[in-house]
Amino acid sequence: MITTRTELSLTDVACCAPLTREPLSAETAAVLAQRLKAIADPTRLRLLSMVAAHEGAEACVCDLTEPLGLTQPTVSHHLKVLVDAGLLNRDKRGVWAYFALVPGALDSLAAVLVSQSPAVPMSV
Amino acid sequence: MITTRTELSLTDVACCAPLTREPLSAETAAVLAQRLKAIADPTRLRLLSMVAAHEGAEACVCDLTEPLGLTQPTVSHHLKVLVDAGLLNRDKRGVWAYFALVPGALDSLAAVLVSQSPAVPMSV
DNA sequence: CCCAGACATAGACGTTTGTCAATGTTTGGG
DNA sequence: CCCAAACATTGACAAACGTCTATGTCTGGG
Repeated sequence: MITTRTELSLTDVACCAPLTREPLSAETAAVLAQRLKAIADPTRLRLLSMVAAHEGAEACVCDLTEPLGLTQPTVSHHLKVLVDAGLLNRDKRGVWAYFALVPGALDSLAAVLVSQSPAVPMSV
Repeated sequence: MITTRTELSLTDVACCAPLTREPLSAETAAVLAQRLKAIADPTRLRLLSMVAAHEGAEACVCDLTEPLGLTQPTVSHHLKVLVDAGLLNRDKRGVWAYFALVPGALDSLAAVLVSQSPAVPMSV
């Protein structure tokens, strides 16, 4: 029950294989699809934007449950998906768990989709 | 030339609501998630790249079935998803159906994910 | 006029996914 | 030392999804 990260890192995919340049291998496509699946959900998109827009650019579960109208376990589940996908960082301080965007993660995901590869990629 | 699209156009979402700026509404998140779901599949990612990389930047179903190792109905199904999402154009010429990328569609999808809204998007 | 080929559609089936209720785990305070 | 609060985990269930087989639809050629 390892919710492991993928073998291929995101930068491996992002910096070398623009989607429209050449046919994707089955493996590369699988890695990319797994990343995109993490984003391709209304609740998780809202979570990402709520965390980013929250004061201090971080938020705990209790901040997110009520505005979404979902139960705490459901919110925790989605947050775990986003953390496993490398999009959110989890920082436990005391009883609270604070989540924040991983800098550049969304940008490098987006970089795979654009036609021309970015001149200076995000060297985080 | 309108293929059944979602109510909110992509540009509506892309140009005005960067993901990290403010919390997404449930409606906006649903529209965005639907678009991303179309991409968040290994087969469809490979289809997009194969179409883009094919000579003439277009391909028919018969070009795509064998390299994917999937049946023709399955490939047709995925292509329909991509057309409905506004990512592929379908052009039937004679017995063949040729698919090509909708110019700028992937780019505007990617634009929603990046932190800063694109001032002048393309001209590097 | 009919046949073959390219593609779409319909139906079926196993797998994955999003959600919840119930329960476990950890932390700080009295 | 134990309780309450915040969060994670488990198990269950309906809905959505990806794939297949079978069949329908359209086009060009003989």
